[in-house]
Amino acid sequence: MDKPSVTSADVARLAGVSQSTVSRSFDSSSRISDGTRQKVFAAADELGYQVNKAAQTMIKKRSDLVGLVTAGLADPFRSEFLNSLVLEIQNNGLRPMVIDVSDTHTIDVQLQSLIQYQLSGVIITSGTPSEAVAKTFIKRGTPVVLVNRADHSSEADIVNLDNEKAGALAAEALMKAGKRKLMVVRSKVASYSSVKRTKGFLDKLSPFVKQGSISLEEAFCETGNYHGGAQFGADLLASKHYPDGVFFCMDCIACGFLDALKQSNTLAVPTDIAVIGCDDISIARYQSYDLTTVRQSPQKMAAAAVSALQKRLKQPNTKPIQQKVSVELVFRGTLTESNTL
Amino acid sequence: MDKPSVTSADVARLAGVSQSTVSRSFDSSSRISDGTRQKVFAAADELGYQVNKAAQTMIKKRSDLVGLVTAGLADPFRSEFLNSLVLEIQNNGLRPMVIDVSDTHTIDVQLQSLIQYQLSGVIITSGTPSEAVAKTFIKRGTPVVLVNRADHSSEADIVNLDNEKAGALAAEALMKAGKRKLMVVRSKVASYSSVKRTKGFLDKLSPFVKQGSISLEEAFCETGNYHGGAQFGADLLASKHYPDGVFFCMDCIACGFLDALKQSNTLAVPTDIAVIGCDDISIARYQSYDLTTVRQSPQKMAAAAVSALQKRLKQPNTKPIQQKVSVELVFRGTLTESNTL
DNA sequence: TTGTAGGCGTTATCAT
DNA sequence: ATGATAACGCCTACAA
Repeated sequence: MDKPSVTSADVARLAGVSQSTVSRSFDSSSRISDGTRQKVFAAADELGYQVNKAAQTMIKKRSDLVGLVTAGLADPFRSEFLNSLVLEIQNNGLRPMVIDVSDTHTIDVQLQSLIQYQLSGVIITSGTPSEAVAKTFIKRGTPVVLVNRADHSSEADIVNLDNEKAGALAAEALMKAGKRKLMVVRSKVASYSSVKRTKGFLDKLSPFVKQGSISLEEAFCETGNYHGGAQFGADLLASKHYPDGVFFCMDCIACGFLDALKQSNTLAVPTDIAVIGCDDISIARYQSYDLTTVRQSPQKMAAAAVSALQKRLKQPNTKPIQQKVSVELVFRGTLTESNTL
Repeated sequence: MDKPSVTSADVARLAGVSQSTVSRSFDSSSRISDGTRQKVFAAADELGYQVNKAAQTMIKKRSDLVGLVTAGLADPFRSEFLNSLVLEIQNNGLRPMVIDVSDTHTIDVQLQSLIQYQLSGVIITSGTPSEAVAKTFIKRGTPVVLVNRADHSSEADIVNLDNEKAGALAAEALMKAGKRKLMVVRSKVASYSSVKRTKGFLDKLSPFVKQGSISLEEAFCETGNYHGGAQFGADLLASKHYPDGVFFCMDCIACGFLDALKQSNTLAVPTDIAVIGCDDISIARYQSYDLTTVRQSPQKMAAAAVSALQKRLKQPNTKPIQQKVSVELVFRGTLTESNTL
């Protein structure tokens, strides 16, 4: 059943040229006479020839694979982001290989083994590799791009959302709406993004807290998803100690919280309590939530990550680039713009 | 900056053995004396040696990459399914390469180009390749697994959800609940799954329709997502011609529909109108929707797809396998089990 | 512009 | 059990 695959030598024979001419015909930067190239393409078409990437990789010491390191793909924002990354990688003539590191303590071992693939780069969206492992790649000439992982690293390029700005925008909007008993909520398990968003929120408000014009509380939910938010909401209602404005570091948590409120019917949104989320996942637009949120663009994040990777491939020795992607506040039902006027 | 990568020859030199011994040491099926293997591993560790997959692929004529063909990854069910597939592939010692074919009319060209990668297999979850292209792979010894694409194909292995059973279960439940004016809704753009689910629903009910004991209507929404469902709901309410039980071929459409109902407050769920979805995406469990639905297990689907692929790799010449994965009805708020007693 | 020839790092075959 | 050697298919000097 196994048909021997057709090689450039086969094409060469049929086209009546040398094997190297065939090879060159498929390299757009090689100068080949028009006639020859035509002949070669015709022969290649006839035989159904496709370049063997493995052989190509051996010579060039680089495959066209990009490692996409993530912990799961089903989380709402994550799936949107990975979707954008896959498209962006594909549009750059590269191929995404997905590596799931949900088992986060094995990340270094898993990354090490990626050396086998002569990757064109690694984009890390979950987990943080040790400096040593990151260096292994960079020394080999394999770009490493960290997305929302840290502020600076000795060697890797970095793309971060403007997380602090996100927190600050939420804080501002709640202030303008006249809310005075504020709260910021993130998952107990700290992520870089959540910590930064929280910090942005707190920093923006700290002068007012000092003045005593507002009260401010930092709170945590058990898990960074819908159910964590729902649980958090139920607990808060039970405590009978309510804020009048809350910023959630992730939309999905905010949605869970809103559902908890809805069920108890104790507090009206946004009059009694305003809610702001972060990310603008598609669920935030659902009528049941209609969540005011700080939007980030997965497309912009993906484009920034891939372009950082490409730049590094072209100029391996320039110093690491650190980039911040902008955010914007989107008003919906859980804090309307008119509230803030 | 580019450090020359360490090869098995380097390891051999350090370990004081031949290069082939190093190669064999990393092949568990090769018999090597314990002492030698220890030496080799020690040397490999010291140098940070990793097998070069490109070279390996050249010889074996097969990489450990599995092509995962999909149209987008952000749709709720799709992201859960791909998540399971990625994990399953990884746990089988393979690597997932994602190919986005949102641009569905280019699928044949895109698939052809995958020949370049000497894949261990291709799992197609979106789009349907032409017979000719599928054959190209299979002739090469590259397994092709179609997931929810068709009933039979000349050569490829097939994994389908038991889509008809899904429709039938929904129909039964609505009948038992005493609903008599039934409707089934799917996206205007037909997908294999939706068509089969609809068929299962209609077939189950057709005897009763003939008897005249129930009325049954087939309807379509513009898009196969939340917004399609919301739009559909608004239109239905405007028409003032209401069914008392509806089966949606996808959960996300059902959620949009429920939100439209909620907004108008005309019909109570499930008393005036019962709603059943399909897939059991995580949103179906959200309190705002609490959707009764026909559950499918992405894990089971993924396991079936990958195991079909593995079997085919081991036994290339057995005839195509076709497999159906079971479904189960999950009662929640939009049609409670007590309704059906 | 085109052809010739060497080598990329591995596995597999054949000796030993 | 281990070592030597020949592929695998391509790219890239170098030569013509």
